[in-house]
Amino acid sequence: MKEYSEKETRILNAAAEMFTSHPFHKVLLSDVAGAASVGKGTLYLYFKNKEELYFAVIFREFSILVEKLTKKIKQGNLSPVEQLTTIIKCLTKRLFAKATNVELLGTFVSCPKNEEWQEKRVELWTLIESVIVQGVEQGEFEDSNPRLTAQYIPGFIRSVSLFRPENIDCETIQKHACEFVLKGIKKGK
Amino acid sequence: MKEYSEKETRILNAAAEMFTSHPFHKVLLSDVAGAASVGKGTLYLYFKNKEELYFAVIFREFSILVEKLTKKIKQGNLSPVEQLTTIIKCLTKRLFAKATNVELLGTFVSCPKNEEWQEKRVELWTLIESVIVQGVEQGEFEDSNPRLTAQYIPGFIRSVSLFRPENIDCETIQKHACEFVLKGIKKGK
Amino acid sequence: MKEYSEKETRILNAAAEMFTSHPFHKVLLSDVAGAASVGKGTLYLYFKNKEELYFAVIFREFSILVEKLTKKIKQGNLSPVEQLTTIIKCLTKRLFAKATNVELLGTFVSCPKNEEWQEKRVELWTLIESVIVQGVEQGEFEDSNPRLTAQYIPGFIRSVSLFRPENIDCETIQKHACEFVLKGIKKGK
Amino acid sequence: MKEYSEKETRILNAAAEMFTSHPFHKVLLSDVAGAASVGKGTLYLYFKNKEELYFAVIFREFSILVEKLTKKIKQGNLSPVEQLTTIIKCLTKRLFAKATNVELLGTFVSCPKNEEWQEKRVELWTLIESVIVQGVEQGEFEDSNPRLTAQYIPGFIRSVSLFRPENIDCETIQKHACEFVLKGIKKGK
DNA sequence: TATGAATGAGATTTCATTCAT
DNA sequence: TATGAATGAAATCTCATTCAT
Repeated sequence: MKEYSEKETRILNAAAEMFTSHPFHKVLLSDVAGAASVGKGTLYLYFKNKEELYFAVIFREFSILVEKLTKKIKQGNLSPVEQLTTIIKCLTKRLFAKATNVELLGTFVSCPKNEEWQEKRVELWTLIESVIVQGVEQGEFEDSNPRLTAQYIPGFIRSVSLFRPENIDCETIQKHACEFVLKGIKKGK
Repeated sequence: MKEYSEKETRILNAAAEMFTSHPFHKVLLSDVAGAASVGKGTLYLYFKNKEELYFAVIFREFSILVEKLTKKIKQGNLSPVEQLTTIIKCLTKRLFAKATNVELLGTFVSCPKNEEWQEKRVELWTLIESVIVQGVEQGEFEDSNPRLTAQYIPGFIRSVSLFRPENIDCETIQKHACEFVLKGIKKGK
Repeated sequence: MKEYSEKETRILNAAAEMFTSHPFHKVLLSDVAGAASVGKGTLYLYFKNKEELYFAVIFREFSILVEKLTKKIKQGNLSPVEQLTTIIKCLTKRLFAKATNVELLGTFVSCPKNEEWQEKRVELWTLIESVIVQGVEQGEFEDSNPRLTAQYIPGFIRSVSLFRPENIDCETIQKHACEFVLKGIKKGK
Repeated sequence: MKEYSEKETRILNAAAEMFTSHPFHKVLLSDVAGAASVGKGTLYLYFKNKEELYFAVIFREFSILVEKLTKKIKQGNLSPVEQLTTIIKCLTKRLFAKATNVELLGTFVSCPKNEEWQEKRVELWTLIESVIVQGVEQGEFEDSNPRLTAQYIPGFIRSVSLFRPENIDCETIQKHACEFVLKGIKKGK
């Protein structure tokens, strides 16, 4: 897990706040600097440019999520169904809480950080895939392409969190999403 | 269906081309004007500013898709399973083809056009939902919350199209997605 | 006296309205056209460009004033004191009424119309000068440079009309200005 | 007296140069920036926009004039006649030298700076008025409305400087203007 | 003659980035 | 390291003018 200095953390927090509530081009670095209580020039000591800062934000958010999930899955002694349930609930909770997290998973700019982030995304997919594969091996799941399914999951949770029906609560989504996925891959008799 | 003049169409085509291959702030209106073979000022005759043009592009792309789907579903005499299959295949094909269509379904900026677009999104969800509900009524599907499922579908297709595994082809995704969804909501014995 | 067609008059009226209440660069030709109920292109049938229209406005306003004054002076059988009083009162009344007539007599752009207008200005000065000279010849006035005095008069009336003390009325200014000027040039014993 | 930083002064000097020789809409901020040897963006660090810069220029020019005059009048131990003579000569000299200073004292745009400038204008009028009142009190002048007279003076000097007869020199105007004003308000026997 | 959609040069302005301190 | 004034390239947008109808 990447370590961040205190100042770097302040900047990333401020930037996360802005980038998750405004599109890239509406976020001003002077505002980020102000919110982080650092000088505008200081941003450039820690991040090469606006784009790198943007990806650093997403990367950190994503890393925290992936790390937490990985820990839960690897450490617990859970069945594939339980593991998948954990993942879906955890993702839903997170994205539901940060639904304004608009750009997250959104834009596509070529930039070194972007690749770093792509790796994290792959890490998440691979985690989910491994759970499905394990379930298949244990005869609980059947799936002709677990990697695709692994990609579906964060994708639809993001979507439903972002544009959620009015008055729906997180638990309802969690429950429904688990049922849907588990039914979608459970081994037929 | 909104009508567009010939010039408006040229502008929207050019803008779609640019916005789907570059992030918002990298798209220059002068380039759009050039690509549409109109003067820069002409853009402002048809669209109040860059943001409105951006949303007009997304809105039109989305409208075309929704209209096409609606027509297919409403006109054909298809079973719920066939209808859902049609929707998933169609969405997948479209998003797979425009995978660079980054912002599509993505960004969230308050702007009048945005609300117009939100309505289109709702239109799509409602269409899918109605197919599921019909399937439930006919005893083919079971789903405790068809609206959520309806939202999952474009969400995960977008995601898997955007960040698709290397060397995968559209048909594979179409087939797998259909199986996954149909299994996820098919009526148990 | 220059003749204006009906349409030209409509345009000049509309332009006068705008130019006398806004600075040159804030006046949009589209607004002028709209106010005159003609197409934007029509303006260009009557006036070469914005600057010419601007000067045509000033020129017409000024011409009307000068012509009226000249008629009064030339036709009446007035003493020099009465003539000067008439001129001052007339100028004051006019400028007092159009005090927002900001640019009038103000800006300085080289343009053929400008020279035409300069001639009108000279016409006014010459008229006033001739009255003073006449007064000098009749032993009522003394003035080492009647032309300068002739220029002072519209200048200070413009200024006091434009930035007039609050609550002052036109008659007070008229009376005071007449006294001031007449005393300033009356023949000492 | 308002203080200006070195850079602000450079900008104001450059802007004064441009605005006094060209009408507002012909002055390019890029030229101003170039002439001041600063970046275009730097202008916006010191002045909110073109209009504010414009008024800042006029305001400074005017302030300098008013301050100089005030100092001369207040410090010198001069009779009212001498004071008035000083004012008229000084104003004439100044406006004669900057006769291209077209807009000076001219335009009328609502803008915060404009009010600031109006105050300066009032300051000048009040100064002149006080000299006249003093002369009246000392039995040298008589004037039924010294404030009006005070407003006449800069007004007619501006006008005669702006549109001066050919080949006239400053001294001639100064001398004539003094005679005219002094005679216009001198106490009759 | 009359129009107003179209134009595009060029205006104002922004803001990521630099750099002297 | 930290700063933020300064920068200026480049963005958006305006509007006088043209011209096909």
